[in-house]
Amino acid sequence: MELPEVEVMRRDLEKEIVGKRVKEVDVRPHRNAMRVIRRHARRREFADRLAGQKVTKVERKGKYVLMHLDGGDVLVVHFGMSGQFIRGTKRQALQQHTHVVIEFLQAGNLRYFDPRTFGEMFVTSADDLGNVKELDHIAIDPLEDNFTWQQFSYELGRRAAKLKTLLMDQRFVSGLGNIYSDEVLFAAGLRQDRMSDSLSSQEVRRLYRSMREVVQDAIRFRGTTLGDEAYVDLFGKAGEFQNELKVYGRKGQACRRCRTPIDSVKVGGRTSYFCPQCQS
DNA sequence: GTTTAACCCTGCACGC
DNA sequence: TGCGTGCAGGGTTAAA
Repeated sequence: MELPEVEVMRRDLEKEIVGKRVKEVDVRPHRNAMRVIRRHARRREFADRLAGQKVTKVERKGKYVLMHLDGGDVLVVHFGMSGQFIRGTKRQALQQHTHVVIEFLQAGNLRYFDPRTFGEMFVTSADDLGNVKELDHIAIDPLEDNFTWQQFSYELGRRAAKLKTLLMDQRFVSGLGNIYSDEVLFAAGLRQDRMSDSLSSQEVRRLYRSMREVVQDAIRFRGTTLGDEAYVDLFGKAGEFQNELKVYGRKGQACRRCRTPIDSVKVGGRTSYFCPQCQS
């Protein structure tokens, strides 16, 4: 799940659970459930700490969701690649790979399920949020107001790395993963292996603009739901952006712009899709 | 400083 | 049909 999906989830959560009070938390009794709350030594410690607190707001930082609670704690969630929340009720059976169920006083619950358990969640106090190393390293994201092209240009020039690698580096710019970094590079007309310090100022501006446009478009389409990713929103509904993808997953298919077959290469261990004609 | 590979995990597509 | 293999992905970590 990348920025657009996380942001859609954040907006859904904001509507659905702000103002609700946690009744009880069930960390399921299988091994992978403990993997999800891996920072906590015991199920009880995690569950008891959340119980009784009311959700006051839901924030996003990069690909992390932060649920603020009125007891002074924050539930921090990262979805990894296959994690997500689904809204449910107590009567509905839990689907496979459900690891945590948060029951609310006001009826209805929130299920966290994650087949590959690359995601995680943990509780920390709001005061200690600044000491969470991973969050501290999260760079600005393309949607933030103070994400300016001047600053972006300066940071690009300071590094000597392939564009694909930098766009996916959460310390450089947050929110982009494998799908959207490829889509951004196509929109900007730049190859994934171009070095960051080789761009003209016109190319920098194109890249900057593409980041914002692609991310905003993807949110408007409520995210990308691809076959085995099977991302759906809080209410189980699929996104629509997979129909808008220009290069990701389209190897061998004709480029939507110039009809040249889309190609792919490995960059930093990840498959990167691109149009050999449109990107240079 | 940057790059590569391995690791965590499950599900699915593939070839035999 | 059924099995093994490889790949997918986000992020961290160790080694090159």
